[in-house]
Amino acid sequence: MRKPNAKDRILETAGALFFQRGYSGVGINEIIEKAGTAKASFYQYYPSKESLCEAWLRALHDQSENYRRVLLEEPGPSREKVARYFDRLGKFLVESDFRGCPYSNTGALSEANCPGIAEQIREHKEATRNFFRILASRSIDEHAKADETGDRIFVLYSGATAESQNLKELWPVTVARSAAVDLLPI
Amino acid sequence: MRKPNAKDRILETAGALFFQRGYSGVGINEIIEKAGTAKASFYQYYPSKESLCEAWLRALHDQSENYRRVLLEEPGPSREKVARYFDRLGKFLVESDFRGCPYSNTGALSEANCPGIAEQIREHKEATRNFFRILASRSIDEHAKADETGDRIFVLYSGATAESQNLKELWPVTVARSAAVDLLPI
DNA sequence: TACTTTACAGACAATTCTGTCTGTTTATCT
DNA sequence: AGATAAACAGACAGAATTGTCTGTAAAGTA
Repeated sequence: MRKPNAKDRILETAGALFFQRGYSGVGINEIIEKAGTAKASFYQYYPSKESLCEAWLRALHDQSENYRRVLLEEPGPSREKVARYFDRLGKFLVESDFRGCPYSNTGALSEANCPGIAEQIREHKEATRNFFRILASRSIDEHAKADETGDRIFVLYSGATAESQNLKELWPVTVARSAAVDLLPI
Repeated sequence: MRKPNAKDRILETAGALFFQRGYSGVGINEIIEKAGTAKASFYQYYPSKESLCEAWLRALHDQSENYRRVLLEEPGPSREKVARYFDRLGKFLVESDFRGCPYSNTGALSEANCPGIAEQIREHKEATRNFFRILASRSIDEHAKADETGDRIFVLYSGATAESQNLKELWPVTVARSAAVDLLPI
């Protein structure tokens, strides 16, 4: 039974709540109550709720970047890696009851016009886009064509996430997966 | 200088505000103030804020359904119609400063678990999906293949909307447009 | 032992939110 | 003119929000 310090406990608790009910749907009082900390401790580590949101998105970004890096370093054709990335998305959405993309969900809020949060969203999205471009460039020689293909897969990935959330069904992911794989040569 | 009744004025004002800043970012007090009505008038026509949201989404849905119906009835190949539909999306996003899809934005909120709102979202998304399936079926003979293609275009459309919003850039729409057109035979 | 850091407990202020309520004014119709 | 419906004005309740503030307890460290 480990008991991390207050700062980490707050981040983990808030992360779970933000993801489940959205940034604007969770209050600080609930976060500190579930994290078992005092409000003074909260404001010692996070000067505002927005800064906590930034820290949450940054942590998520680090995790996903790590997975993409590992996937890129593994051997195997790009087609298979793209397929695996979509499979992972499907698993994630099912397990999280189709809560969708935390970045898109946060960006849909008017509070997200805070520059720090907006920058986190942009950074993550551009990183994901770049990931697909790299995978495409390994299968496609022509530079412009590879970039275009990577962008197409990126849009498919985003649409799959969004519509799975809206419809609470998995089929958008499987459809997007097939479409993405078809974009890459054998 | 027309002056519609209070009910319509509320719906129009709320619609513009909801779209601009999101359902949770706008309060009733602001709506009635900008609409120039009294709070009592508001609650005479809309028993709750949620019911107003439903009415807003329903009105949006009727408008978009109407456009799709007209587009389907016009002559011309499916490829061109799909291309026009994406062009219209791009124009809409640019003019609205990349506020994205009102349905997806509302669905990202925890308040959207209200059954009425959730049903509106589902209905609209299924209608859009069906629209692309119809267009695909006119270009593709095989039934299953046409449905699959329509679904792929639907996912592309959704991803274009979402990422244009996240990145505040138009390229996801143009990329998705090309990808969608390529899915249909000449 | 004395000091410092970390965290807890919780009152409080200042807003903001939805929704209810009382009462007044204006317009329309007979 | 008189009756009826629609809309206005705005106070109020009750709850929830973020953020500040005071004080206390427990732990490690010199």
